[in-house]
Amino acid sequence: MPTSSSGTGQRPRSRAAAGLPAITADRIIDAATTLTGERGLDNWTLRELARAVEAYPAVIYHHVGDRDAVVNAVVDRVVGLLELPDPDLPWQQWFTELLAGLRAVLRAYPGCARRLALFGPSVEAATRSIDAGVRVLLRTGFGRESVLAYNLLLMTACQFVAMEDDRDGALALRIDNTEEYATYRERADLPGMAELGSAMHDLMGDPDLAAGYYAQVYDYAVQRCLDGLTHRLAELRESDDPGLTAT
Amino acid sequence: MPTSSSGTGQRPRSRAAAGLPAITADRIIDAATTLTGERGLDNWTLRELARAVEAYPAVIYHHVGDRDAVVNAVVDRVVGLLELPDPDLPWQQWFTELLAGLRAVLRAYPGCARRLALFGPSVEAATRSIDAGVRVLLRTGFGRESVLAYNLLLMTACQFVAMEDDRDGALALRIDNTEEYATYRERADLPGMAELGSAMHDLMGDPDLAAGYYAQVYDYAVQRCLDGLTHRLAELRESDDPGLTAT
DNA sequence: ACCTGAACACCGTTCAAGT
DNA sequence: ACCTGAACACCGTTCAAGT
Repeated sequence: MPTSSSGTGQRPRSRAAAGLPAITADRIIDAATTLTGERGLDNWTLRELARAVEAYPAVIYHHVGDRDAVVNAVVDRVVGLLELPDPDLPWQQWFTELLAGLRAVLRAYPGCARRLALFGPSVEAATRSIDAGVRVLLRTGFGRESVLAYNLLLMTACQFVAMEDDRDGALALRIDNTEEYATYRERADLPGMAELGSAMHDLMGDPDLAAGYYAQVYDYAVQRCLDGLTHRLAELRESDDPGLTAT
Repeated sequence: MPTSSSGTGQRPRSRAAAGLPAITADRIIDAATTLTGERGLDNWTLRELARAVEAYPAVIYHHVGDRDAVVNAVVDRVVGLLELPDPDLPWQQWFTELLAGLRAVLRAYPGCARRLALFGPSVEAATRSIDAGVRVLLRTGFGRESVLAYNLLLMTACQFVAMEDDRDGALALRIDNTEEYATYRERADLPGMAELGSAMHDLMGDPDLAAGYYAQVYDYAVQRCLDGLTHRLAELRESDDPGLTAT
């Protein structure tokens, strides 16, 4: 039994009316979104969600569906939080702002980034941002490659946020390779590994550096993608042959 | 009981010697790798793995460890299959070849790409390719950014392979949004979505195009990253200030 | 229509006991 | 040291029965 609020139970009508608010799909998704914000998308069970809304697991099925349906609803809700930049911005700046906002939103709901990177959002939730983003690229001159370029930017962004999310999870579990990598920093026989080891060592020594590290990695990735697309745009304009065929 | 081969049972010594080969960590990881190749890293259970080597689940724990330990061993083995290009190749070509090989290897063992994108390989398994890759970038002139650039390339590659893997899984489950997106292709009010819809529609109409689609998306992503890094390299050479600080 | 309460068929993991 | 066999504490999901 879901822990009842132990009311006096004078109500003769339906059980749920005994002081408990009505259970709706919306309320369930609210609770699931809250749980996701607190522990991440993969770190709550349907049974815990049911407990959170003071209901039985079967009630979740009745109102929303199986776990996957709940998760999809949560991801859609999170995607809905994303704000779109001013459409009149230059395209690089438009995407820089979009992706900065995306990181902020996704980081607040761990696990959503991974889900988005792998499956994408539902068509309905995605429409707003896809339309805006592809429109910016079309207007810029990416032609038939606009969709490809949009996907590259969004997926790269989601991927790097997913890495951050999982990194937090790994840190919580005390599985952190940083120290092990750092031991390689004097290995003259492996100069590549030594470079990595030295970077990891710097990171370990400076908490401020470590705090901003992932933001920097994210910005680096986004910036390199934008640079690569800028280069491609010049190629497209030169050849005057927009489209996928001329890769 | 693991389905015994129902031998005559004349052997007096240990149970395992009744016609069954000795169980070793190596044999377990072999079996796990085979299962992964057949169904993907997330689509077998420890109990199935135990059955595959005709042993009890506890035997897996005894020789290898928990499920995570087995999975890590499988991923390490898959990473070991990767061949490194000739170190004298120009850097872009070196990475183009590396990442083409990476896609081939990872696609043969679904689920490994995602794991790699999120956690990276174990330090030991990674050493070979990290050292070679970072060395190429150092020699090219990326200086302190070599590690960042290496990670960008490898993570982008893994991410796109992971998307392919999961796409296959989703197709098996008949959750495919392509058709839904295609319905937007005449929506003049949503020109961005219409562009996407039209791309999806083309894909649905031409099986050959669809077959090569993900390879193309992968190559596009890799190429844009390389272009972006080439651009960055020029900036670094101009400023003559190698390092992370000048982002 | 909505909720209850129990059940089903799994899962990863642990452990005392055997040899 | 290695294996057995059973158990534990979960999980998502289903379903007949209640109101």
